[in-house]
Amino acid sequence: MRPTMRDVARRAGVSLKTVSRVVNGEVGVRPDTVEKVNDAIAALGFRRNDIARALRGGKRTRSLGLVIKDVGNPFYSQIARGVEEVARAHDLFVISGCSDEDPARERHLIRSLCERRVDGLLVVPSAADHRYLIPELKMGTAAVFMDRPPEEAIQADVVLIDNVGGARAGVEHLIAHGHRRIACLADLPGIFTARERRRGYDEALQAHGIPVDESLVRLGPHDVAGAEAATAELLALGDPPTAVFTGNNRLTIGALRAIQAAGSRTALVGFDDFELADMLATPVTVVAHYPAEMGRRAAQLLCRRMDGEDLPPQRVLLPTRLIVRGSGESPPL
Amino acid sequence: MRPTMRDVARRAGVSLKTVSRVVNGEVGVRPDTVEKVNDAIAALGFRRNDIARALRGGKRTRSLGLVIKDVGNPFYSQIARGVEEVARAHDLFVISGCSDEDPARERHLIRSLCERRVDGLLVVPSAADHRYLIPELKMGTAAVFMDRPPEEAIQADVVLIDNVGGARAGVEHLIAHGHRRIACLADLPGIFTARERRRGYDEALQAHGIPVDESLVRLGPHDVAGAEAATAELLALGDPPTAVFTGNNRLTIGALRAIQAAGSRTALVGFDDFELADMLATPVTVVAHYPAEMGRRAAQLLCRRMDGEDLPPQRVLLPTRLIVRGSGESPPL
DNA sequence: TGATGAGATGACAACGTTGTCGTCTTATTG
DNA sequence: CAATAAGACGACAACGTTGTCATCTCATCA
Repeated sequence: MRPTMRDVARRAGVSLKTVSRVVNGEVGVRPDTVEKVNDAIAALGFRRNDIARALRGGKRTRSLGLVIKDVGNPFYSQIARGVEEVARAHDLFVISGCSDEDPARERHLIRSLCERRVDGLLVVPSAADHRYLIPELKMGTAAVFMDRPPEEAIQADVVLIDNVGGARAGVEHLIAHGHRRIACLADLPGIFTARERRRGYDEALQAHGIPVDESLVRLGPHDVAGAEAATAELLALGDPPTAVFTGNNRLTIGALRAIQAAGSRTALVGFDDFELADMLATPVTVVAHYPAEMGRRAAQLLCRRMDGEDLPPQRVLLPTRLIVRGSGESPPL
Repeated sequence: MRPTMRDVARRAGVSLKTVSRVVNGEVGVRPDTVEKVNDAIAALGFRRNDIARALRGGKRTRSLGLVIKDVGNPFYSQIARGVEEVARAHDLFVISGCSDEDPARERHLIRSLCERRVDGLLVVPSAADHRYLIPELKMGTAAVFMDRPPEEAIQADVVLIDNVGGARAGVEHLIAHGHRRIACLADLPGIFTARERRRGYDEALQAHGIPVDESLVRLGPHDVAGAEAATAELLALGDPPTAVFTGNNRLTIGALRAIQAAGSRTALVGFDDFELADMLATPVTVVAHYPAEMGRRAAQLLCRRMDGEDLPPQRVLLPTRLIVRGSGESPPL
């Protein structure tokens, strides 16, 4: 098996503790002793066991747990990337798991991560109820939530996108270009971000004295095909909308398909930027946000908590940016 | 701090070992004792410490290390996804790190992961020289490489995409549509996959008796802008190519931009599928492959190694698939 | 009734490291 | 030259768990 400090000590003819001192670069070891020990380390291929180290030492495992829906999804992998950057700067490892939107799995993951004694937890919550986390938080595991807030009862930091403000800005952009009949494709109303973006849509209309016409609002389409069908339906209305606001990039793509298929010039602004949005037949105007930044901010907050800082629970709202590319600027017919 | 089994034992009025038995669901504990212990566990919010468990127990940490270039990049995040699936099935955690193509960082990561005593290592190598890994492998850390093979000297499993075969199939598709002057945009020749795909291009031409015209081959463009410039240059030749084969999706997008800008009808087949390839003004014919599958296969191999299976080093080649969408089927002018 | 054995439980060591403290050697000082 | 201090190093315990083995309590049976 792997050699231990004891093996190194034996080979170097010194005590276990002296090996420990050399390995950790502590002062107070004679240079020739250091050399003897280093030779033995090299000869045996010794690697310090961080497991034992974490157990004995101050009980920091220098790791943090990341629970997201799916690393394979660009949104979450960008978050992971942001987290990784901060973790690296703090010399922490990231242990990640995918919940696949399954509350039971999320709970299992968090529990397992706590058993591993991660120093902190970063969670994009999918479960509705997070009270099971309260004991863990009480026990001192720091936690920060991302993208969606947890249960009311949970006292923890949250980093969110400014969904309402971003959606509002996107719809106001359409209004500024003369649109009054603006459709809205929102995702399932059970989804926090879908609700918030829909709220931004309502606010924009109200702010400009345009009544919300519920026949132009479609809650529910959840994938490209659903959005395509819903948009086709809208375009086939007797008095069709002149513009569409879509609540996420899947819906944007579906709407785009329907608009292209209908040969229509309906304007479109979508929430979420996506790769190649500028390369499409009609470049798409979007409300962009920065998931990597969300990961970074959340990880930074977590690190402050882990360092024992004791501020009240923070709620960070990350700004969005409207990227004008063409699809959102065509005037109403 | 967090309660230990000792604390639970004290509260339940039993011995430490009995708590251990209950926590691990061992047989031979009276039901009423089990209940007492479980009550104490619930009251104290006890969580077994997996760090201590790993140290004492058979020295399995039930974790594996994943070293990739960048989780934020869809190719790698798909790999990570595949790995995660297999890890989950084996009740393992994934500890991942990004090398950012920096050999020093890669080495540091691998070293740190070994110090954490991960049970196995999955690596997309960026360093040229991996001999530093030999001691770790000798010490029994299983390792599987992905996407690019390691140093000759390393005896380890590798899972690769069939780069040569895929590129060859893509170029043969163009030949089958009547093209003879086919340009090739390859990435930097220092990159393994770029070399291999270029080789597939050569093989396809040779197999059909078409001499390789080096003036149509561009090694070096590494990003969208570079590919766009290189393609523009090719299209401006006195005798321009009638088709282009691109070695990865960044190059495909760059070439596409140049072709669109020039208003040309040059045919295009690209290696790597990408989201929305079917939504572009000209849907792009691609040689697709499946990074998640690569992650899965590699992780499966690793698990077999970790279970002590002792086969000779494996070399798995994953098939590609040509997806016909339009850009690769226009005839030569 | 005493031997037998099964079942339940506990004492103790060990995993590999680091913190504490003690010991020994050597240089410094009055 | 003796006293002292500083420097180098080692012995030992502890971190929280599990494996090994010993002990104790009963019910069973000859």
